[in-house]
Amino acid sequence: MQYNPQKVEKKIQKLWEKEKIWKVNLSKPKKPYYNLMMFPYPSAEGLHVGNVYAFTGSDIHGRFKRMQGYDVFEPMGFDAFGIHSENFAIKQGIHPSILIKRNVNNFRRQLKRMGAIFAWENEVDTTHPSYYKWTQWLFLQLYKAGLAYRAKAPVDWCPSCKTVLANEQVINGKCERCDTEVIQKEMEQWFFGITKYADKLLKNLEWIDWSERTKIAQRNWIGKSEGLIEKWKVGGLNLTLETFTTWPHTTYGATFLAIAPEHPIIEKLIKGTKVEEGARKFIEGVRREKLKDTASIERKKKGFFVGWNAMNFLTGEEIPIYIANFVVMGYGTGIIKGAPAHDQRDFEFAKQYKLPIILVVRPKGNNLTVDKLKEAYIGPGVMTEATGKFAGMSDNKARNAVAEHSIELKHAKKVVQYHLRDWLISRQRYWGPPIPIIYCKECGTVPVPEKDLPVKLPYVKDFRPRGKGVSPLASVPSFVKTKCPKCKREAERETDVSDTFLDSAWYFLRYPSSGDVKKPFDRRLTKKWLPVDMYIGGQEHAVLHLLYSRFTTMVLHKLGYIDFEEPFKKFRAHGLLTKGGAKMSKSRGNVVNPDEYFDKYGADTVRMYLMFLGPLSEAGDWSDQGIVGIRRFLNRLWEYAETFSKKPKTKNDELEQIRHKTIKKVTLDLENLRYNTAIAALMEYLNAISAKDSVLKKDLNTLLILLSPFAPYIGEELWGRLKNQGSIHNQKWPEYDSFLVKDVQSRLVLQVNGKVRDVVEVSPDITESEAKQLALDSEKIKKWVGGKKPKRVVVVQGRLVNIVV
RNA sequence: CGACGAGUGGCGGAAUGGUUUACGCAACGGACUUAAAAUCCGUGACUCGCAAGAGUUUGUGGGUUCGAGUCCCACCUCGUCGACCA
Repeated sequence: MQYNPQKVEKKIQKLWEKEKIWKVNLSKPKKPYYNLMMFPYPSAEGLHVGNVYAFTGSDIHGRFKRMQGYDVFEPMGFDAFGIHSENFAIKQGIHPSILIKRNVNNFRRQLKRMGAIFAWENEVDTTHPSYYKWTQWLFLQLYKAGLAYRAKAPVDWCPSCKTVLANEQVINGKCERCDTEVIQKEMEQWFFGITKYADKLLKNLEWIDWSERTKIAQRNWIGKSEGLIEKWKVGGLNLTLETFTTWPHTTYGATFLAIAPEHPIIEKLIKGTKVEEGARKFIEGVRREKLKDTASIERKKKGFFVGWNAMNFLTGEEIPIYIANFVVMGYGTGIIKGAPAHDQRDFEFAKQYKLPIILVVRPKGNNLTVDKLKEAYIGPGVMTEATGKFAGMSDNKARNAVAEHSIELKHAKKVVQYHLRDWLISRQRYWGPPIPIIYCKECGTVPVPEKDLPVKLPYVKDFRPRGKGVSPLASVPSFVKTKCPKCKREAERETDVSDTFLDSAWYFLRYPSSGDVKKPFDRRLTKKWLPVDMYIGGQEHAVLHLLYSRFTTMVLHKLGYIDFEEPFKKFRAHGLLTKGGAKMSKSRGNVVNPDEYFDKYGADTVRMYLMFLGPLSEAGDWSDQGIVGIRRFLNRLWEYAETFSKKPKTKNDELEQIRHKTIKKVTLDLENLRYNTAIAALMEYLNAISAKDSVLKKDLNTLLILLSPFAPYIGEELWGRLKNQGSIHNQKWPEYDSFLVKDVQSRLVLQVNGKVRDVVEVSPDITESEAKQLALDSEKIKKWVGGKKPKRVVVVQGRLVNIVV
């Protein structure tokens, strides 16, 4: 019979389902191993090869661990709330609740086809009330802990779609859907105080076992910098402006202050003054310009003098206060001191407005002066005569010394600044879990009592965003009108829903307890299974999802619900699968649907092909080019196994060694997620087996076992055809004999002056002097040495001799 | 502009500081076939040479080393992410 993947896969799937082969005893595991992968968002297009790539990489790991004797829990679920689904639903004119059900079913079908060991009994769907009840519960815990608060914040607004957009929906300052320029609006929003955990989030990175580049990305995102808040008195007003700096010593050269156009303090400076109108015009102009080209940093530096001066507390000079287009509201205090000689932006600004430039640091042994300055000097050096008693000190020392001085003057304090901002979780949208808050005229903001959860998302026929900056839920009176839980009087519900990232920030806690209706997660089960042993996922979630998950875990730990601080013991980022060298995306039209390839080649081939492209951490480029190579390999294996019973069976020492070497290679490669080279080793092993006239059944069985994590269907089928008992997936992972793995013969490379001149076969245990002698005796070497006396002979045990003449 | 990653045959990629190109794809030659597909066997960078052989070659240029694809410095190109972060 010929290898027919469709038939084999169908048959084996039935077998697995009937025998419930992947079932783990969640309450009584012997060696629990939680193997997690990032659950997909079930798009209407269906499973993406990128998903298949990631899940295969993770599933191979799970299967490998399972065969090593672990009780592997490998759950799967659907991250189905969110703006993506909602937008698609709007486009299609189908209600998201219907659409999502359909998509989920399609995804489940495709995922089953992939042949992974998913624990479907523990499937999770974030849009189901039994799930989001606990997402709301989580919100309440954060609220109680003082970590959820409401504040005014600028949001992106699309005037054409009349809706608030998520940050991810704003592409180059334009609406993702209609290409209209977005504008900023100030609105009341709910935030989570993630910045309170900035330090812990940073510190724990030191010990968690994660891909280095993911840790670097988080470190950069958290962006800790230590510096100084400096205070500047505004002359003529009872007002102090605060700036943040990491270069306190350049304050001697500060010749202006600049405020971000969005800064609320501007009101106090301009209200009722004769520049008020001009200032407002300027701010409006900047806003408009920003919308035009958010991507450009070449934008001309522009400012508006507010009519007030501040005093430089180090020099006593009066310096002007500007509103400036290049100052960012979201970082530091939103106000900066301008030290033009030592910051390129400040330099350009000063030139533009003919402000004084004072040199504070000069390169050592150089007589640099201001008039020679073509651009800001940011290199090291010594303090100049402009810095009073600090003149002559190195800039490095002066940094601290001047800071201390400013602190003594009571004009500064040390602060730690983070790039990380609090997590904005409000969405004025429909498709998400309602935020469980009630507003009462008497009692104010009241959280929904836990016993009243879930706050069900009502069915709204017209679920499109409304355009007044409120969620569609606001137009459902039966939802909005409620009773205050405290005073029982008329009250109104919060109509915003929460960010999708909140759904995924705790799903790993839900999986083991997915059926529990009384609590979000069972303490006993959680203790057994968490934290997650291995999490494999995309680098694109390096900051958002992974950071949020760590944050919620830390909070739950602090509140005493769980006894660990970090959710994922091990995290490995896989690479990005591209097509034609570019990221697959709907807009590029280069998304590959795996169904076609499942049909044509079979799931085993698709799995192996994807893994063969390159190391999991690097991914690769999808093309149909090489996929036949894998299919041919599986065909050859099939054919070989079919005729195997007729072949003579005798032990072969050489093959036995190859077997042990292959076990070693594949085992190590699996441990390091180097699946591409493991597959190469399996191919070499099959080549070696088929070259022999006589092979033991053990040789072939070993190949099947080693192959089975990669190609589970054909592995199972051939295992049965060879009349082996039970499922191949219940076999023990083979071990290698470290004695047998050793080579009897090894190649000794002989070099003269670093160039290879001869290669000889030797025993790997050859001594240094033997190797040296062998090299000197070689005719080829003699020719190159030419009778000269070697200056030096380098010997690498059993590998190489290099003669230097 | 910045952070991170990557540049090795025609292509995807192998390679504890020690024979560059494992494994696979494509190509070419052959076998089988009426023929094709499939399958099997074989060939494999460049330059010089009839050959034996010699030389060159891991984006570019330097450096460290007996020896560099691998380590260090500078530059170029591509990819991902972030945008004036004081």
